[in-house]
Amino acid sequence: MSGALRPGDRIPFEHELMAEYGCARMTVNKALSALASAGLIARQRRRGSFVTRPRIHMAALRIPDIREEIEKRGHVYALRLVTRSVLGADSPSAAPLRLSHGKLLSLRCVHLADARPYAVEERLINLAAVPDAMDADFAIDPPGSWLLAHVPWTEAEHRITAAPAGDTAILLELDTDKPCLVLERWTWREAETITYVRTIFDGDSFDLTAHFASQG
Amino acid sequence: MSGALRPGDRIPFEHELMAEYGCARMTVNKALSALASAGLIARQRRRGSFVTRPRIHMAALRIPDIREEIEKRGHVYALRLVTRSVLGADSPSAAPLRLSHGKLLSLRCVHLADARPYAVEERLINLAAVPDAMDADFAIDPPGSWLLAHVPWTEAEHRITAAPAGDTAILLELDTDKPCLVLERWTWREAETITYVRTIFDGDSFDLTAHFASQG
DNA sequence: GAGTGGTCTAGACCACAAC
DNA sequence: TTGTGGTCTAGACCACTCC
Repeated sequence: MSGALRPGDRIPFEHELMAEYGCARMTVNKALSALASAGLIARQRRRGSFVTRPRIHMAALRIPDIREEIEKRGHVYALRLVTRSVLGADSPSAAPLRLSHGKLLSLRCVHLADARPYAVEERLINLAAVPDAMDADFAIDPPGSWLLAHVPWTEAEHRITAAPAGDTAILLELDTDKPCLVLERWTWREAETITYVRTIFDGDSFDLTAHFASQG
Repeated sequence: MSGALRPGDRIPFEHELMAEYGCARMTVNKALSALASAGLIARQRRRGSFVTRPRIHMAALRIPDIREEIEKRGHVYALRLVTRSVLGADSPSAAPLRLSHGKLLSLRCVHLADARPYAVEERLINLAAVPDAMDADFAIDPPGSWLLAHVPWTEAEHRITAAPAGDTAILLELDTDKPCLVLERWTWREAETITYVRTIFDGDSFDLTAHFASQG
């Protein structure tokens, strides 16, 4: 959680943790099993236990990584940065991040599949939490992928709505009243807000799926 | 899973299961702890462990029980049954249920909040899996609540899209091109399909939220 | 006071994958 | 062959809650 262990790092073997914390192996095992079932570590016989790469979608709701999704379907992914600006927390367009003070980076970009617009992303990044974002080149890595790789998150919240394309219609090459699926996400690390993102998809060409099983 | 234990039933105490299966208490405890963390049972000191009432929304994605949602906001809930018919599996409108043969019950109803339309529900119920549905009075219990109470489910899948109101516009009292959020759900019990439901909400007055935490 | 779940210990055997 | 995780046993103490 603290970020001291990075994705891919090996955590100590069970017998090492037994010695370190002076407890029985069953106790260590239960703790690690809980971390594994929560998806925080992956365990492999004979090799050890490793910190997993954090993923937003987790078990139930499959929130896609847009680049991954597009490339998996065999299309060429590209990102077009439309605007990039630094705002104060009191700016009206900074409101969704819900910060009382400080500066934030505002991005607006278009995800392209085979050079055709796929989704519009409007993002706010809290620069107090992620100062490195100022120097990041978001033309190479999409902002979402860059953030996932650089900043560990502990909590995320999504909101899904339907709305007309509105002022994103030109970027998506749609009619202004075309129904679109709007996915908003807030991400926190402990108590600190990291980022807010609003992604707008054409309702005809995109859906979200979620799978539940009573067990497992 | 089999339905032999109904919601609210007490399952045997740990020491009884030890005797029944001839294993150590830790083994029983791990099994019951897993069931509890999966939300299938609730455990209480001194009282025992009880089968929980199944809920569709589970931990992450909050899929609302519409009646509950409306009443929680202090509105009067009502249901209007628009159509009710029995179809063959080969009927075009039965296609979403993906059955190869048999009969199914088709329902279309409007959920009302303070007598104003809130959502349109289009539902297909597999009568081979749920014969009792023929005799149910869906004017009292909404179909979703009735099914949850009568049929245990083991798997559910959701699909969320955005679409124009279309032919539900009249029922929802909206323009035909008004963006709506469409929630589709398939529910299974083991390999058998129980029901398919498509719920259409006004995009302006409804959203779905999902919360994730890395831990817990 | 009694009985439940919550949790821990110390030791054991097994399966599997790397060497 | 070796060392890891996976899983089990038998026994123990504690906290909480109902009686």
